[in-house]
Amino acid sequence: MKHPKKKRVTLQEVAKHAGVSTATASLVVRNNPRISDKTRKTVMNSMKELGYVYDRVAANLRSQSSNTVGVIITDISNKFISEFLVGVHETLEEVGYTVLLGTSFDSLAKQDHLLSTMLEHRVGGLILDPVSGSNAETVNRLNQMNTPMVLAVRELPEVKSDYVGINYRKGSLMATKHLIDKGHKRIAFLGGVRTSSTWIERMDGYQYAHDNAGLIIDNNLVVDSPPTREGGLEAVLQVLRNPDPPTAIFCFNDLVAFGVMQGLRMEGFNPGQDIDIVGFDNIPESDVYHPPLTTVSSFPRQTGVEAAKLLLQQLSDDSHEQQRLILEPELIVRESA
Amino acid sequence: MKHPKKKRVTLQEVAKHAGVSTATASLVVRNNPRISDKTRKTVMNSMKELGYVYDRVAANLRSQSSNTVGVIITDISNKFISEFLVGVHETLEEVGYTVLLGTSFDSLAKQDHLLSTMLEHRVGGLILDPVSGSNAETVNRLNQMNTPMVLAVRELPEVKSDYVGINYRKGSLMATKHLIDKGHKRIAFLGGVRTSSTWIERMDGYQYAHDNAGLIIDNNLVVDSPPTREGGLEAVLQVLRNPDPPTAIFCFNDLVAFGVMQGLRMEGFNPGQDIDIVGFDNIPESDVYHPPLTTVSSFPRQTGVEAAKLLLQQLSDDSHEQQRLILEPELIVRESA
DNA sequence: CTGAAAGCGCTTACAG
DNA sequence: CTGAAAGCGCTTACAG
Repeated sequence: MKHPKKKRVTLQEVAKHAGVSTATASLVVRNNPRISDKTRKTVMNSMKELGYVYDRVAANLRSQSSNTVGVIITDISNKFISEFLVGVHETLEEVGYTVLLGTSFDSLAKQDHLLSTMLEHRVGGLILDPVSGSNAETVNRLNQMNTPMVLAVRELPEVKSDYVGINYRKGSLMATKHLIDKGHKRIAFLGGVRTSSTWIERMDGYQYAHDNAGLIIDNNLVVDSPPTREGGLEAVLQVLRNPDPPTAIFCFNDLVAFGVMQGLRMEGFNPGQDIDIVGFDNIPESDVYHPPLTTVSSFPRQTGVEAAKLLLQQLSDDSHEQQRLILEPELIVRESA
Repeated sequence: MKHPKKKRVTLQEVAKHAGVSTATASLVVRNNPRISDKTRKTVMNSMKELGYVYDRVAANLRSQSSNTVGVIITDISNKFISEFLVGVHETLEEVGYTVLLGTSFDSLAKQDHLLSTMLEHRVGGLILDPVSGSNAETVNRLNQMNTPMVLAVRELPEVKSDYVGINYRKGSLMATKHLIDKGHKRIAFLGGVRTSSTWIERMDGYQYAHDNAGLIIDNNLVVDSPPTREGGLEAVLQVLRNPDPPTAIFCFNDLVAFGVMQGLRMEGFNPGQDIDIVGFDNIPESDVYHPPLTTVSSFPRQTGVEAAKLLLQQLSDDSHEQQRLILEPELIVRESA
């Protein structure tokens, strides 16, 4: 874990080489205007000549500041999350922050460990996409350290914090209503983890759309599963064993929808013709899938941008009021429903 | 960019609270065995009571060591890269390293800037997925700082460094040969940036397969494009305008293949029936696409794992010899060819 | 506009 | 097994 290096050139050496004091050299590296142009040039030359590299770690230690931000996510390979990260990165790097990234692989223990590590690394703030089982205690350590935090993607009950997420309920409502408007009365809801806030909110919208139309949900048509293609495949096979199968399917996300379509084909159905399908997320593949998937667009990149912006606000403003930002989704109608 | 915090509890305060010297407290946090169990417990209790958080930054500064690793990638939203990152992360976090992640968004200027930032942050080592235009100079600064580095995914000519990548040439050879064996004589090669090492190597394999079979390449059938779905779409539309169109298509990667299939459908062809398609990468979607895509599997996650391992080797072994690790791809035959 | 000295929170020899 | 003092590479008042 340790790795001593060849000695770095220090600011002191630069100062000596340039014939000024260390304090002056320090002011030069930080572009302080009260240094004369002449001195500045001399020092800059010495820096170049000696191959000086600024030691941000030492500087941050002394000035008790930080220009790193910790970001903890559950799974990079999830397309929603990786797009989210793009948004976070472009916003944070733009203003000179460096990102410490940790992946919890959906393990609470790993998440706890990463939180500790980030605090030990003196991050200026933190963006957290929490694992499902996260509780208030997990997160309170941050408040104790007085480290600004933004929660993203998944909301945590009982945790007071800035939050950026999608209006899953509304998205789910739109998707379900679209299917009802097409005349469907038996609409399955497949995939997703029943205990997660993201599932519960979708269930809410699905329920509400039914209520509005005076329709009753057949609980046999609601099957949870991991939010993956494999999960969707299993869920649809289970629901098809039903004596009275659904005529349309609302899927937890697009990956689940792909699995569902695969399962339908295996069972001899023609997705989009025999059975209508709606997904959620609008991942790039949904557009080129066969048939193109009707889905709810959920703006992962913008979610990342907003999360980063909220954090930057906290970082620059101590009297920052707690904010909750919910991005509105959009229904993208294609051929699958 | 700065954000002064509420004062942290220091090791000194812990030591005073526990009635020992700072040195002793320091040995306790680092689990040094030469501290008696009794003292250790007292100190641990004080730490808990005061809410002490270890300051790794100060520790690293003093001991001239580092437990961070910089990772610079071109684009997180690329599936190959995000899977690669998963491999890097799981390997590095396992042994206690923290990842500083930077995204160059394929810009040389941004990459240069990120390199500087990482060095300023005293990273122990670096994994770099270089942007196309990177030159030796870009990278030599690292050598000057004596910072261990591993190049990944794209190789850089004239740069001496550990490298982990895929045998693109072999993969391309297998894909092309598969099409030739199926009786095709006019095989297009679509997509990818002509100047990138990854394109050149694929071209090489494509060429070699033709040579072996005594076939001649029609240069009108070789169309480059961005390595995206949109790129594939445009490339296939262009190649179809050919008076003598291809009977099979080898695509730069799976995304390109998806765009190609979309274009074929637009033009009234039935991909996998009228025209055979082979992709490259074996992204998860290739399996569930319709028709399922014949493609070359390129093990992005393992590439990440190996890159991290090589870096760890360098970090723990000064006399480390330069290594070049090329992962062998695999042809996955599905229904599209 | 510039310099000498103290200090950020740790670790590292060196004593005992 | 434990302690007092110096130092990692910077920045920060304070003088001048």
